[in-house]
Amino acid sequence: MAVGIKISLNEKLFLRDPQETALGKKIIKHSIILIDKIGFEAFNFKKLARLINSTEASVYRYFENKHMILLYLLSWYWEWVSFSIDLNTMNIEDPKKRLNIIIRTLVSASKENPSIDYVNESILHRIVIAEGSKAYHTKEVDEENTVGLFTNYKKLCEKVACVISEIKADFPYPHTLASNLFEMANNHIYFAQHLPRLTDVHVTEGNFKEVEKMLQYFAFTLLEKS
Amino acid sequence: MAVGIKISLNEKLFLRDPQETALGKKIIKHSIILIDKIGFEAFNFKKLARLINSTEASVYRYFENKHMILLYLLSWYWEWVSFSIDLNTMNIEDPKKRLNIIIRTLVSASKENPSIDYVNESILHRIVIAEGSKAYHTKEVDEENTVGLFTNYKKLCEKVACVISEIKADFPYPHTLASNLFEMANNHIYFAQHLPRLTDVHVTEGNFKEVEKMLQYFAFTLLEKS
DNA sequence: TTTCAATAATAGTAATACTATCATAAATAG
DNA sequence: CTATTTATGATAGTATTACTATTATTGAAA
Repeated sequence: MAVGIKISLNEKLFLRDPQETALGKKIIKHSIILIDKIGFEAFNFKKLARLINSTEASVYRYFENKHMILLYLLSWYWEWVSFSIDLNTMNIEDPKKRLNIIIRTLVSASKENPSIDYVNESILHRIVIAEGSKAYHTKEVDEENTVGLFTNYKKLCEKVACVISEIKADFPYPHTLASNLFEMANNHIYFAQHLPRLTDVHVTEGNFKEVEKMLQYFAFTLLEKS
Repeated sequence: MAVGIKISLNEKLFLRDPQETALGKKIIKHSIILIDKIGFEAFNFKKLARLINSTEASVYRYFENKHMILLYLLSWYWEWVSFSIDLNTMNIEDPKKRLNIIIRTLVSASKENPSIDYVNESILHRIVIAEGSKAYHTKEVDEENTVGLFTNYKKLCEKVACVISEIKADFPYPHTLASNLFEMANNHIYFAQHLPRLTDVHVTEGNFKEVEKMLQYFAFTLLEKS
């Protein structure tokens, strides 16, 4: 994947664009590392500032608060997945093959060639899995949705829903299945690692093949056999 | 449903059993109301104490922290759903009919007769939908799982997984489907209300029929047509 | 060389998440 | 029917969090 792509994100996510300055990039890079390490609840701007030898006040010039950093990172991730899907399904006509590739990309996009030096996609993927649902489970969800802070995720679901409808035009739940594939991909990796009685799949150190297989089974059983 | 049932929960969830005292019951009752009203992030023991005319220190005698109250409420809810399922599927032999009833119970257990005066199941259901996933998306998930703080949910999934296996013994993902039905039930009510582009179902003021229908479609397509 | 924008350094405030101590009221045991 | 235990209330205090404000410094652009 080309080095130097710039992921474009809603400007309401930040106060100053972190992709434009050295400090901004350091904030992104180390917030990924720190959130992964200590969890989103324990993460704060003081600890982040200490880590990058800057100050709390400086971080606050880029992001309103830590919730906005989380939204930023998740938007970045989904935009990047979307880009990977486009790349991997380019020139592929058969919508079934495209869905197959989408599922594979969903589960293991983070193991492809990294695209940007200050974003470790593999660690970011862990954040998406462990903290992703906190993005929209807040009292501010409606206002944030109105100003477009979840647009990336919704567009990605729309893209997948279109492929689903191509496979089976009369399938009654294309968006439901699309978002569910995303949610299941994350949930069952997490369950396999932490609450194994909630799943049947197993994962080991970055090997998510069983998750991929399970998602293929669910998606294609629903689309082919009904 | 009988008034006076006592839901039995893991003793590690609390410091003093809130079901045994008047203050304890007030804590449960009003934490449900307050979390629903202001959201889990803004909820704290000072506000709760003010609401029930008690003190922060008194609330801390019942629960270690607000995370434990959340785990308590969720465990209570899942235990109560489990009880409702048992009640509603009693004497029903056909596992397909049982799964049908399970799905209906899942989606609208909270609209049955209330069982306990200090728990408003309908409000509690909203908390489960909006805050449920925060229970296990923490850095402490493994230790908490080890001491049994998620047992209720896991047992409930096991129960549903068994019914799934009865319907189709060679279905390869009974636990996956079971937990996914729970997650989807909550997610798609939430999506319909806040992020409608992530779903195809519609809900209005406590009418979750479309969600139920969608879950039936997913479950039975996977189990019958594959 | 000035000047301007970004960052650092420092300080400060209100709220949060607790812990500790002591007084008092209500239940209960002897 | 006291004596004692137990639960709760009242109050205070600490460390951390989540910010905001002010001023100084530095490094790049005009």
